[in-house]
Amino acid sequence: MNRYNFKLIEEKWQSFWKKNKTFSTRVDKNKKKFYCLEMFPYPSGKIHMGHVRNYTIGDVLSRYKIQKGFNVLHPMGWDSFGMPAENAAKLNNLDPKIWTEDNISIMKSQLEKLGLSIDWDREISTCSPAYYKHQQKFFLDLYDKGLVYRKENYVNWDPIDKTVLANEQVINGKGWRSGAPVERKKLNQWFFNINKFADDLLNDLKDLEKWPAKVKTMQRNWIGKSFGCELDFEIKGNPKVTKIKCFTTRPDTLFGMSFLALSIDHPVAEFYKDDKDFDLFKKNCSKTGTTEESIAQAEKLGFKTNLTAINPLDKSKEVPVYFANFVLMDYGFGAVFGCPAHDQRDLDFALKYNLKINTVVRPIDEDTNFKVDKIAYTGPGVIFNSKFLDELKVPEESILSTIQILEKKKIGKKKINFRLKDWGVSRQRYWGCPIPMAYDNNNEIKKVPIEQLPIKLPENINLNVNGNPLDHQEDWKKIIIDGQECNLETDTLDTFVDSSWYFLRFCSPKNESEGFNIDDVNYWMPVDQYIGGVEHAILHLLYSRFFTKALAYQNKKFPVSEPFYGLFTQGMVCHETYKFENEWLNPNDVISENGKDFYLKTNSKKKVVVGPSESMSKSKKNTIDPEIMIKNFGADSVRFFILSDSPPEKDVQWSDQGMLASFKFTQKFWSLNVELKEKLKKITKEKFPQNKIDDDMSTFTNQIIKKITFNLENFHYNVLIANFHEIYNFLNKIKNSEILNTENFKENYIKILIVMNPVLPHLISECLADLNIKDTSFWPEIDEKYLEEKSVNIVIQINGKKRDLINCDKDISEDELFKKINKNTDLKKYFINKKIIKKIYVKNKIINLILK
RNA sequence: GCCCUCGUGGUGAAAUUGGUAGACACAAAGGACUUAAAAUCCUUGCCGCUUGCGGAGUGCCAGUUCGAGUCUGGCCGAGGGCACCA
Repeated sequence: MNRYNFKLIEEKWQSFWKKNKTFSTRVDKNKKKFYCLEMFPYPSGKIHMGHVRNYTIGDVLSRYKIQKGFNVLHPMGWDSFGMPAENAAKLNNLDPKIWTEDNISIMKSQLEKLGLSIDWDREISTCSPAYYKHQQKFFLDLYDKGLVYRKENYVNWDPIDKTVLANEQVINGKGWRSGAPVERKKLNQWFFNINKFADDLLNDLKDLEKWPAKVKTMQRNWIGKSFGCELDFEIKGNPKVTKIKCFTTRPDTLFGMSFLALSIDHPVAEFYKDDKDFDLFKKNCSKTGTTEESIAQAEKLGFKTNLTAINPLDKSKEVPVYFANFVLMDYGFGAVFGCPAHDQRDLDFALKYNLKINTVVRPIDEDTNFKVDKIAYTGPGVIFNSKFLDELKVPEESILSTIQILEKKKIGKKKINFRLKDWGVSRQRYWGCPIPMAYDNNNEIKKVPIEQLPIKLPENINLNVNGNPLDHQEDWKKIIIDGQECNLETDTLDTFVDSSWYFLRFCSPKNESEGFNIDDVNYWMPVDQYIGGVEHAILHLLYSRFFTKALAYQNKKFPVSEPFYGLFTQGMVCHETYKFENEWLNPNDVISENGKDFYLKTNSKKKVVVGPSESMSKSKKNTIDPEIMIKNFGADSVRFFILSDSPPEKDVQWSDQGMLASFKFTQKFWSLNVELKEKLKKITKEKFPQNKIDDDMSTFTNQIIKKITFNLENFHYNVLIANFHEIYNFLNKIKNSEILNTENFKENYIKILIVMNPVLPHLISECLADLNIKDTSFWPEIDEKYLEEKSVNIVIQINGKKRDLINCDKDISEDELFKKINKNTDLKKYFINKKIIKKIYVKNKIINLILK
């Protein structure tokens, strides 16, 4: 039998697509566009199974849309700035650029072997000056619009490496490389004013109908809009401090106030900087744990000041002012009033420092004796013990009414606060996009003029220095602006900036004068389907949404407000983990006969500990190399397997048996095709009269096309694979019947091959070429006539239980069906001594008889 | 602590709107073909009574309905997100 030589055939089609530029796209206003984008990879070295899954999902969709007649944009590029390159370069004493470019060429060839329908003419790389030149222009554009500013902010500072660490590089309060305790240090940093768009970013979520609800919820929580008011407290005890401003969502509990708490970073702390006790207190605060969880559960700590605050609604009441470890400086005003009865944190604090607990809200079914002691009451009810606020309903009346009273008295005003923080984009790193800013002799900020862009990174420099390598580049730092000598900014941009507009660049990847051409963007944007991991649910997706809005801000020609119309988040690829004597082992190094017990490959008597299946990662060594799989089984089989076992939005288990089964499928489908092809050669031109089996073929074909279309449209790719098995099983069953001699069979067979093409493009292209079909870019129409079934199986239920299945003509009447039931001998026993009291008949589906 | 999602055979999973639960596959067992093996094909969800048939059955408990994997309420379990956000 003719064995399927995947290597030969896959290479043949890949070079055919490359030579013919099959997937090159151009703006064509006569065609409907479809922009399919997968999150572009970081060029870390080699592709992993996660990439294979991500890009296979996108490729199936792209090919399907091409066949449906869309003008499809399906580009690929490289998110090529970032720390791994810098770290690898330091370690091996080479240039990050070379390391990155080598990786890109390896990964590109790997992706090409997967047979992806990518327009490689649009390939971009964020580390190339041709790309980041435009990013620098956008930075200046945003600066001109007032969306970029510079301010002092705390950073995680590693005192040994003398460098700033990202939050995720701080492990248990220590630097991930040096192990030194991380310090908080104030640095001048560049910020994007993302808060300016907080409301838009929140409100526009409701238009993103094709986004997973989960991602939208996560973004909503992250933005964290809350409604309340700001109010001023008069302060006694220090003539220099007369007022402290607080934000609250519960002004209605003001009569329950028993203290005022400030963040240790609050400006008032200035007056205590020489106080040794306060210093000790600050140190205690920073000591209480480092993980976020332990911070949240940490004991409440306070430092009592000599200040008192006056309750603005009852000036006869004075309360103590504390510094407290649970008050955050970067939310609200870094100061809160404490109402222990109706806030658990305040209650914990009050119990520790023996402060009053004034209950001012009672549940509706409690009387005025209601009193809070150990658990704060935060539910609905009515206000009491609050003079003129008494009897207001909580929360629907009380909050707004109180705000109105405060506004009238000019003590406070309505205020909306966001949890979202402005985006700090400064990184004290070499391998990133230089910020096009400079400082003159007076340290005044100077923009680098557009004509002087790009500011290119210096090459071949020494990276093994303390701090930011760019700081040491004295020659590079010097720049003349307007005839004045200035020093360049040495911070580079967060790499999330690079990925915040790459989808726009793909529309005009070669344009030298602009980041993108407005006509191109108007045609291609928004991305119709964006596909990637859920780990980017917040940062990357929120930043991209912000950046798009920021570019559109004050720019009437740029009408895009949301970059991604549809979003799909795929699950991870998992594999069991193996350990021997506390060392992780790669699946290649273990062996098993029954799939349960595993042994060392080098010593089959040493048993290996099998751990739970987890996301593939280098650190746990539970990875499967896609390149080896493609080499052993072919790209089509790998594509087929990666889609087969689980719905794409869920995690999938890698399974060697599954991979093998997919390989067998492509092999046996090919063999079947060879058999069928021989028979199809014998077809005479004239059409045979339609017979029963001929009709079966038409019915099957149209039904399966309908299912496949539905499953493609809805990302039910695992069910799609099941449909492929159904196709094989059906064709294999009828392959020896006489219908193979009909033209009708051939027409249907071609339709079936065509709808399998998006998943198995090499195999199917070859099968179709054998039948002289060269152009695969069409999608068969469904002939509804074959979907109408002439007979149906009707379920017979008695008292709600299925008792039989009766085959009837379609649209049989209830009376006729009932006659059939009466004739049925199997059902007779159920009717003995029983009366039918009710019949429910759902046409062509089911009849339920209620007997008594 | 708050928010979200999900619980279906030995396993991964199907089941557009409430209407045949377990499609399709993996594994295991049995069988066919074969001198034998490989490959291929067929049968098997569970519990009863040796065919056939009956019973229970989609995490647990209730409810709505002629009818619930699907809808409602409560509970249990798993996973994810946020985490002192005033």
